[in-house]
Amino acid sequence: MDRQLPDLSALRPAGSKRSSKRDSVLEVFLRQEGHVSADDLFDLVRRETAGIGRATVYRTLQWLVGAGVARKVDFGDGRARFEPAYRHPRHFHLICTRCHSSSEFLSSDVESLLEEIAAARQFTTTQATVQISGICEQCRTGRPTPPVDGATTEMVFARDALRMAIATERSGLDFYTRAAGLTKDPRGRSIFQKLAAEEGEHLGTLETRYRELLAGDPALESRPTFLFFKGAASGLFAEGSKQLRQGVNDQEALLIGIKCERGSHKFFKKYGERFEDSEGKQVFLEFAEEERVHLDLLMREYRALRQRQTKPSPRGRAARRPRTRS
Amino acid sequence: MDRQLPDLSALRPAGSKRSSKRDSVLEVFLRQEGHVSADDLFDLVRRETAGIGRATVYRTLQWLVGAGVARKVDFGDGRARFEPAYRHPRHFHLICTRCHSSSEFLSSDVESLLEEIAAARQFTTTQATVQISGICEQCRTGRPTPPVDGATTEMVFARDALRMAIATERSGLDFYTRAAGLTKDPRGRSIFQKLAAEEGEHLGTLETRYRELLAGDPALESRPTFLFFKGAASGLFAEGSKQLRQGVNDQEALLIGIKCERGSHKFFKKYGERFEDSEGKQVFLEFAEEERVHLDLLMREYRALRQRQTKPSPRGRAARRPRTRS
DNA sequence: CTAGGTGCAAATAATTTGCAGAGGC
DNA sequence: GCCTCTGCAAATTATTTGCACCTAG
Repeated sequence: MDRQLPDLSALRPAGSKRSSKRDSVLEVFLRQEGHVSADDLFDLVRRETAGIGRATVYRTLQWLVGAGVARKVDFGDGRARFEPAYRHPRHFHLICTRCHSSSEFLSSDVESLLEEIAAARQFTTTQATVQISGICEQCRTGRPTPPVDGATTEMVFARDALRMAIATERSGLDFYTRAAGLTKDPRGRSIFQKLAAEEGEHLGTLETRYRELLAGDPALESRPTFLFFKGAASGLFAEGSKQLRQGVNDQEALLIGIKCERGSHKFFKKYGERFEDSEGKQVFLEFAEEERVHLDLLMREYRALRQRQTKPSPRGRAARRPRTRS
Repeated sequence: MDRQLPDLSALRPAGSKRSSKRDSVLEVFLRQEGHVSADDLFDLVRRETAGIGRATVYRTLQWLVGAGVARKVDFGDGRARFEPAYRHPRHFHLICTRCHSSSEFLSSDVESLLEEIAAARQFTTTQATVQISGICEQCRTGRPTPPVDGATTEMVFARDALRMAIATERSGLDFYTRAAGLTKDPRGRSIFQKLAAEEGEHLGTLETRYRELLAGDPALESRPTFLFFKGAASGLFAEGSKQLRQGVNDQEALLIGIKCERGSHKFFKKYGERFEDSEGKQVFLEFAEEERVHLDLLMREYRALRQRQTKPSPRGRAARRPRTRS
């Protein structure tokens, strides 16, 4: 609950003055957890600061949206809702048409697909909206669901980022193990075995971190999924999976590994970068970095291998200096 | 352009009367291709039928939405748009914020993911909205894009349904061919070879149909993709792909085939069923049916195999009548 | 002192509603 | 003739604007 407020002076548009009214609107707004309509916020502000006009609230919200502090969401009921953007990843909504509550989710797969679709249509995306309307569990069963505050959202996001990293790692471990089992060539097999060992080690690290995160809040694990993922976890190795044959030699094994690690690194880097500063973002970027280290190792190994291959068979210019590329 | 109108008498809510005014609103509405706002429609109707009130248009649209003839879409600019639902598959939108045009797309993958997400949250979906906002190609490059009318949409949908079926078939052919190459057991291999041959044959049929469709309109092939798919085409065989090993015998091969064909059948049947009557829907349902035929064949073969396996080793009750299950 | 911020009230803009009259069954 | 539909105008709702006044820099 003790979230740091963003640096407001930096966010303030050029040539604007500070104002106690605006500050109090902002203060009340940032205290809100869910979505507020402009009018809701007006009432809330009025309750503690008398003499504030409705127009000020509207104007402040416009300013906040422009500054990226607030996000405007449209649930289609004719009134705009606003939510604090700070430390909230950009997300999608499930909207209950009966109780008008809304819960949030994220799906890296949906995001990737939408990106691809926009690219295919030569469309420059500025924003993607995904909303699922229907009846929520609470309304259907009558069972109440505990509300989530901002700090919880943050932790759930971190939890899911870790889960995604772990699933990817596991998928990698699985892939390399399978690859090692299938590969007849001893050098190719040994490459895959080494990769599997590395993935296994990193998997352990991630799992420890996951347990540590859960230790902070025992209820965390049972909270509903916020970030859905499939493609990243399993899809990143699907391409490599298709290239597996018995006759994979060390060079091919390295190339397969390079392709997988590069895909994984790129994906997590790009994905992590979309978020505001948060634990979850950290998880993604660190994971991406880890994959980059693997990738570098593989690349070095691949280059060394090519070198070794070229030397014993000096077919062309045998005088070429070793260790120099192109 | 010669689209059949839906049976309006059937759609009319109980206890409602026919009315020339309403009919003329409806008639003008159904003639529209893109999205109209209530006010746009009001103007359009006024132009040819004098003395129609704005309220009537609003009321008629409400009624049409309730009857499923129209769909209401919210582009977030404060005014609702309406589009004819008839012979238009439920779709998603790309909205250009500069020229306020909108184009449509569909993604079986996004749809599946959203379904899964809703299910994970125990949420009963009534509607899913996906909107990508940004700048369209036309606005960025100045190059005009030819508009698409309803008949074209219908054909593009059919085209993409066929493409999806073809891609799936190709993916199946690829998978079974790979499986046959990898399988050492001669009986297992022969199963996969037979499956590959069947997929190849069906692929030919689909491709012929695709060519026939294109023959009707040479420009059809170059139109932008409407239906995006990945998972169905490649994902359906991913599971089976993982189970491939050298030592797959005939029984296991059959089981893998059964799993793949069943997944494919189910997916296409369910997906086809979501659409209004159209050529595209036909393609999906026929494809599903074809997969079901394959599935049945495999199942019969599997049962026969089990039978054969049980007979030569009469471990328990050897007196059991053959050809009787359970 | 002055540019911007503010409250209030009035303006807008999309849509709905009340009501008296018209029209289908 | 009854019951629903219709047009018009007035009402409602969410949001913006005009304007005289206020306040921070």
